[in-house]
Amino acid sequence: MPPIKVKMLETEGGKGGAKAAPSKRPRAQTRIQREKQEVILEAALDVFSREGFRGATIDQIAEAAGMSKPNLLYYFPRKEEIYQRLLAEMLDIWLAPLREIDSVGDPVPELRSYLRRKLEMSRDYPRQSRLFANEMLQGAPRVLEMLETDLKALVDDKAKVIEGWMDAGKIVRTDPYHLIFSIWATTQHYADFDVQVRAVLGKDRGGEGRFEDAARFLENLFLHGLLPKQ
Amino acid sequence: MPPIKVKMLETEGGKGGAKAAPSKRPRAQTRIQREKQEVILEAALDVFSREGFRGATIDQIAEAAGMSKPNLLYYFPRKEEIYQRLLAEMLDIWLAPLREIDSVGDPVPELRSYLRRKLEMSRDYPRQSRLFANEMLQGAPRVLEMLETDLKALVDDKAKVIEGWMDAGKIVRTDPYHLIFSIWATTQHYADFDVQVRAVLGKDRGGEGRFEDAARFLENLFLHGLLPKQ
DNA sequence: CAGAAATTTGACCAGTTGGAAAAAACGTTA
DNA sequence: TAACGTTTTTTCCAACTGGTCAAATTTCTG
Repeated sequence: MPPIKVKMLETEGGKGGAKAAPSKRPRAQTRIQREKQEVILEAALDVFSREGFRGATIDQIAEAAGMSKPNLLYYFPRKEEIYQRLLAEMLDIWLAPLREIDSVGDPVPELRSYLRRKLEMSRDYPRQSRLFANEMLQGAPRVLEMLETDLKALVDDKAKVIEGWMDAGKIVRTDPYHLIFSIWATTQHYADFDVQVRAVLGKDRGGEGRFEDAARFLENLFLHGLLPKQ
Repeated sequence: MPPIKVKMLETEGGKGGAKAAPSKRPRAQTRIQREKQEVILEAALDVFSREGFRGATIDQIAEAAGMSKPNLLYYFPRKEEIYQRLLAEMLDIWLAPLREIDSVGDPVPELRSYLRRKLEMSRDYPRQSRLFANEMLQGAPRVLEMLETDLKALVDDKAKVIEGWMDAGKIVRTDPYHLIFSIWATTQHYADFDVQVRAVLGKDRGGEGRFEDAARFLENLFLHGLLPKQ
């Protein structure tokens, strides 16, 4: 599976390399380069996911990363570059659960585990989720193309799988696209609207129980709905 | 129902009035004041809902409103003030559907119409939804307090209503809070992730049909789930 | 139409922003 | 340890930011 591509501005091969080796062969990355880049990306994820691209400043990121602005710019010469690195990384892990949906499987365990994996993502990578949400709110200027091609193709494919389950009478006939949207919406909500969820549930119900409650609820909702059988 | 309060910075009574009448009685608003303020709020909603508070600039808003920056600042002396006006207005209309859920009603029509009203909101006020989403992503710095008091109280109240339906055996026993979250998530998704929905559905399915499809799907999902009865 | 009040404009300002440049400090290895 | 490449810091800049102010213009009211 090729890594998701995000519209890239020219950056000598996109390697984000320090402007070290000026003309010859670009030498392998040093230990410090790898480490610092990691620290920077971590800090940038924090800031970008909260403030969005425009709202975030290099200074904020540099401070969060514990280094000076010019020092940060030594590793990533442009703000855009950091953002796009994060976006691309993110899209890759974010779509993994959808890719795993299997056509040969039975719908019940298959949907159940998709729900659960998406919910785990929201729990374990909430900043990535918010980064993506921020990009969506801005109209997806940097990923629109890939949404219309790669993502659409992937969803079309999985929609077919779901339709297969309907044809086999294993699940009720309904719109597979809106089903996928609903799963995305309900699971990502716990990352993107985390503050609201916490505020409404109150101090006490904020911990690990929250995750299990949500998982159980969503499983029941998607499989059985609210009305009692018969 | 008192209007939602948002943390306000001091602005001579919060009336957002032009700095006209300096000391005496503050004179009624002129026609021009009403009109221009409306234009400004419209433009600001556009920009803030896309870029978030920090990402938006007064210049952008002024240009979208077709006036100069100092002219805009004549009507709203601070950027914060515009943003908070929009937030407060928004929270009020946004929560109206939830307030309307009635304890005496039957769950089926009651939930159905709540779903539909929330979905209509996403269709008719998508920018307001994105404004709110942006505020959430930033950690709700301006509304956290009201989420923890007003909103929590309202949701607690409606959760009780839903629990009443469960006690009466009219709907399956489940977590009312997560049920409410799910309705918020699924309906608001169509406003907040509009670009993605459009991209995945393709050019053809972008129109008015989309809304009806979503409404029908969600109704079925929430009432019956995916598994065939029996 | 005169005068007052309301509105708009242009010039300006201090602080912030993304980024460039060069020099200084550091680390590695022959 | 000298020489070289790497990393960090200092200094700087032009554009942009939110906001002020006084003067010029327009609108309203008697």
